[in-house]
Amino acid sequence: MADKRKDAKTAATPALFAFFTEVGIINQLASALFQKRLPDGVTVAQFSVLNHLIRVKDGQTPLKLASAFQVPKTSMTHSLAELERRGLVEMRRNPADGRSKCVWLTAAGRTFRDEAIAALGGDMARLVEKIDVEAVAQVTPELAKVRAVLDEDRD
Amino acid sequence: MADKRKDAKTAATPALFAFFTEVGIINQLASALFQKRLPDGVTVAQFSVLNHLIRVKDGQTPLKLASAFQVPKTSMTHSLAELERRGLVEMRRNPADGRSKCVWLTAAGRTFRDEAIAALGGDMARLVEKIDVEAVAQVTPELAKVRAVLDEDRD
DNA sequence: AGCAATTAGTGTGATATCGAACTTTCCGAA
DNA sequence: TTCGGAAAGTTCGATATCACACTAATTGCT
Repeated sequence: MADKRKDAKTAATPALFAFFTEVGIINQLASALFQKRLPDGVTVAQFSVLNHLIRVKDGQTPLKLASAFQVPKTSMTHSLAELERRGLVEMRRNPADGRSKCVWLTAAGRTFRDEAIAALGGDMARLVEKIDVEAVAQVTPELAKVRAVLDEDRD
Repeated sequence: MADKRKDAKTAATPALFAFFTEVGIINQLASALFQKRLPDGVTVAQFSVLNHLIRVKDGQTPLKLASAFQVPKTSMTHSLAELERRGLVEMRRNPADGRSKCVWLTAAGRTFRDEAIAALGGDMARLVEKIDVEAVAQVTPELAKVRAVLDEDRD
């Protein structure tokens, strides 16, 4: 175990752990902040799905979405059912596979997402006062890299 | 609205939003990874409490912990009850306030935390292969700054 | 001291999340 | 073609989380 590379690796673990700890706390605090601004009983998870459909693309299958969020398909079923109940997404048959469905955004869904983000405007403005946004913008690509690795790493 | 500073602020919002999005995804993926390694029915939330008690200090009140995690006190009551049931923490009377209690780590609690982290060793080693740990270590202080701002920002 | 207002923690009911089992549909090999 | 296995989605039961209401203890005001 005097291998230099192995030593470097074990030494690196606490750094990774500290990184994930910070990420976890930031997520907790940011989620709580978001949740306060979302209307009625809309969950951050539900909003995230909506946001994902816009950021990436809609027309995806529930399973694809479940996989994207690393969430069991049963959870996604529930979230999508709620979004559909609110008329924010539309579930259509998948023309390519009878077992499957496709999730499409409705106009209301897009509007809802935009308004939700707008509702965060006040918080964002307040945070921009205190956060070094330029530094944050610089670290974001590094976060994206880590995200990509984690995304690739799972089964 | 031609104020230059205001314009800079509104322009900064999407950058912040992108940052929080990445943080959210990383947290989701990392939590799922953690969860798989934790024994039986121990929750990431419960482990986080344990970890916090070690990282910061134990002997804190449940309300203080709830506040630290930005979580309702009822949730903390539940988590602590489970940790106590497993003998990982000890609830003692608060000598300074009869309404209150103090949460103390047990030896088993410290051991459990160390073992849980050790159980992540394999995953960490695998990730270290693919992640630029040095870059991650460099961005961590910036994350800590953001965390501190969010932490300060809430009521 | 005495009482109103506040605070710490808990019990209860509702929703979110998730694992296991089930239904329907698809696919590939004989 | 047909049948066995795999895959997509749902249903069901269990646990986590949280808002609301309650109890007990403290604090502050007079």
